[in-house]
Amino acid sequence: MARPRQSLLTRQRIVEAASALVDREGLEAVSVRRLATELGVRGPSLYNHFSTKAEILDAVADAIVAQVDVSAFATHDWREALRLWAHSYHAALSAHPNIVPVLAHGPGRRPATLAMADTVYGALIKAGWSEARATHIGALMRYLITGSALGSFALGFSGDPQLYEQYPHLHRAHLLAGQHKCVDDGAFALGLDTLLNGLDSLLLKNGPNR
Amino acid sequence: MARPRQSLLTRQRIVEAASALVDREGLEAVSVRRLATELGVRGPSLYNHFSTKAEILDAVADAIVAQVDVSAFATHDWREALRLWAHSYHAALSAHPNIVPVLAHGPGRRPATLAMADTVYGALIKAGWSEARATHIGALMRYLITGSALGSFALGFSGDPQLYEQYPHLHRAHLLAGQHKCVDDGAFALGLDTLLNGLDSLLLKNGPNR
DNA sequence: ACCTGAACACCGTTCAAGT
DNA sequence: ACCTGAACACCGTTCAAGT
Repeated sequence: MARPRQSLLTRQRIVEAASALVDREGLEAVSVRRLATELGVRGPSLYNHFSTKAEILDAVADAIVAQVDVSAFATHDWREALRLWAHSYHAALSAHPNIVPVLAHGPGRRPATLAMADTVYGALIKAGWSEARATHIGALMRYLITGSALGSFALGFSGDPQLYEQYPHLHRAHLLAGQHKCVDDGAFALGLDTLLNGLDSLLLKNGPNR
Repeated sequence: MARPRQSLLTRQRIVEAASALVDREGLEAVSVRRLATELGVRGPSLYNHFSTKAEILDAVADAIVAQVDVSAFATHDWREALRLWAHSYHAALSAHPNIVPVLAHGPGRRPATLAMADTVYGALIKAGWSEARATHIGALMRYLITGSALGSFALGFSGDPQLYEQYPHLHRAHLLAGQHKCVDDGAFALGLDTLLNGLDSLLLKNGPNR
């Protein structure tokens, strides 16, 4: 078979297969040949639909960002909208942690990510933040959201108790892995609430035109 | 030459060469063969000193973390110590941004990173935070510090003005790259100060044993 | 003990050849 | 237009052979 009458591949089928593979086995398991095999074709076939492997992974990342709920910006004040959006973003990345390194470097040319950035920035400006502050807040949200999604804090500690013997305060660090969901989500919520409360005071103190 | 009387390589020489290569050309440029060439040997020689490439990169990451200044925990109250430490950590990673993906997943088995975690956690406990809260605060700091170091927020936006034409609020996003240092450092400082202020109120409100 | 060449099982990507 | 095999220039890692 050289060319079937109906194309075997579409961009969408490739993105779905890549997304599933990333979720199932991690970013490192994704090779062009491997992905092609899962789709029933040979490696080079994918280059008829995407020009590089990076472009495929970008599309996977953007599909996940597209699921983030930004509707709160139309219905709530900036503070509550930011909180709801951040939790939705956090949840989307928690469901697909392996893709995070791909989107951690910014929106690039990914349309859904650019649209989300546009909505968030627009809402902050409308709320009275200066351009500089709105940019800072956008950056801060990305730091917190991708920083927390990039890898569990709790799972970053080995479960091997021996490892911590020489560290006086870490003698219970090996237990962190067992509670990682609680630790990581608690830290994220604490950080988000603390930040939003502090920013709110800042805006009130300096007036709506700061 | 099969074996010189004096070993050509040491772990330290390898780590220094790897660190310089990471800084100069990025993580992706580091291959075992490439690194060996820079050291005047062949690829397999490195396996006499490290058992995997990942172990070499771990050593590079730990050498950078070892430069972070934790002395403030001995001389300042928890809030100011955390602030000074976070800025030192941030500065160390800003000087070596390409290595950040290696350390973003936690301390693992890297001794300098574990020692740093031990110091920070111990200081928080001593300040009166509960174990759960101290863990949350440690996680939060990691989220902010690695999240901001992983990639510039400003540089995540392309410098191509055309890209933003269809996004009503991003029409000046192409200018971000030119101010990236100011944008990124400003966002980090704003986030850190806001967090520490908020956490301080929380500790005062709930008493020293919370 | 430590460096070497050869080898293994992979990579991303290109391209002429097929239909 | 789109899939293919063959090829190119790479990977990380192993291992027997050398001194």
